[in-house]
Amino acid sequence: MSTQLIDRLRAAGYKITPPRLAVLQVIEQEGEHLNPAEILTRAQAIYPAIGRATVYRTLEMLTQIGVVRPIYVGEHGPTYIHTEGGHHHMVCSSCGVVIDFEQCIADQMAQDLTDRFGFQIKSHLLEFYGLCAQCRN
Amino acid sequence: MSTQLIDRLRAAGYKITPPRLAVLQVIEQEGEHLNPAEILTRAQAIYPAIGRATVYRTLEMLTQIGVVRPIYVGEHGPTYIHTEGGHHHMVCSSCGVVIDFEQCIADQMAQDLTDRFGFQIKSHLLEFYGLCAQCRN
DNA sequence: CTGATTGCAAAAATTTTGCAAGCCT
DNA sequence: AGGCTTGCAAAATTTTTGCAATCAG
Repeated sequence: MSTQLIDRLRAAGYKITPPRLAVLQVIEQEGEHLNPAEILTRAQAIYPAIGRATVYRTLEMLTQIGVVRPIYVGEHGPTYIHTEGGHHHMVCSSCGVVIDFEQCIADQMAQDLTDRFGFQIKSHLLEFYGLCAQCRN
Repeated sequence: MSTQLIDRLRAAGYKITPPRLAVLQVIEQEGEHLNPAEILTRAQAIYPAIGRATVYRTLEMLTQIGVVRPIYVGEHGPTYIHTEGGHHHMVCSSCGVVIDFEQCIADQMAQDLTDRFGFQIKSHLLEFYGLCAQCRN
């Protein structure tokens, strides 16, 4: 479990508690596209006493300080991703499959945007929408 | 009201009805970051008899055929955007402000991704997360 | 005509809130 | 010790569903 994340919580003035550590651990382990219900289930495997509300409160807090970020890929509710280093994927609008890929040129835009808008960029999400190879026929 | 959108519905085998036209008109007019409740309200101004459920059903249908797309910018529920031509904005993780900008290099990546994955790209969403000029102090 | 579509209201699912008890620092 | 955090259960909100009536083609 990365000390870095814990330090970020502490730096932001939050207390380090077992429920929060459980959520963080879930996010860190398999932080791709998990919805609140899934996060609750997995966090309960680590710390059984954790309740629904705490998961929501923790996710909101983590979103606030930029550790995670909700995205919406067409399923029912939101899912959360670990923001580290940006995220890029393609979503098939026919079958809903999500394909991650590396190599993203978004970072090259960051400096430019900072210069133009004074906006300090921490992470990004780049989603392409279209048809996957399977669904193109 | 663009005939093009209507043609897309027709081509996909959907019937053209007043409730659907009302939603389309709302999307087309101010299709930026509207949530289902807002869309309902505005659609009711055009076609008063429209119900909640129809808005949800229509949005799902429009998502299916790629006219709109749900995104999640940190507010409570999802909001919908018109997919035409891609979308790019910055979201401040402190105050939540959303700043749109033009000039996006994502289109340049599209061909490359198509070549590598056989994925046919129709639109994209590029979101940057960070701190706006106001919140940087 | 005929099946897709709609509005309504009820049901389901998801998220938020109030509060006393408990824990981190 | 003091205040942030928590879990619980209830409340609020959001989304989905069933169905008879209606409408588009």
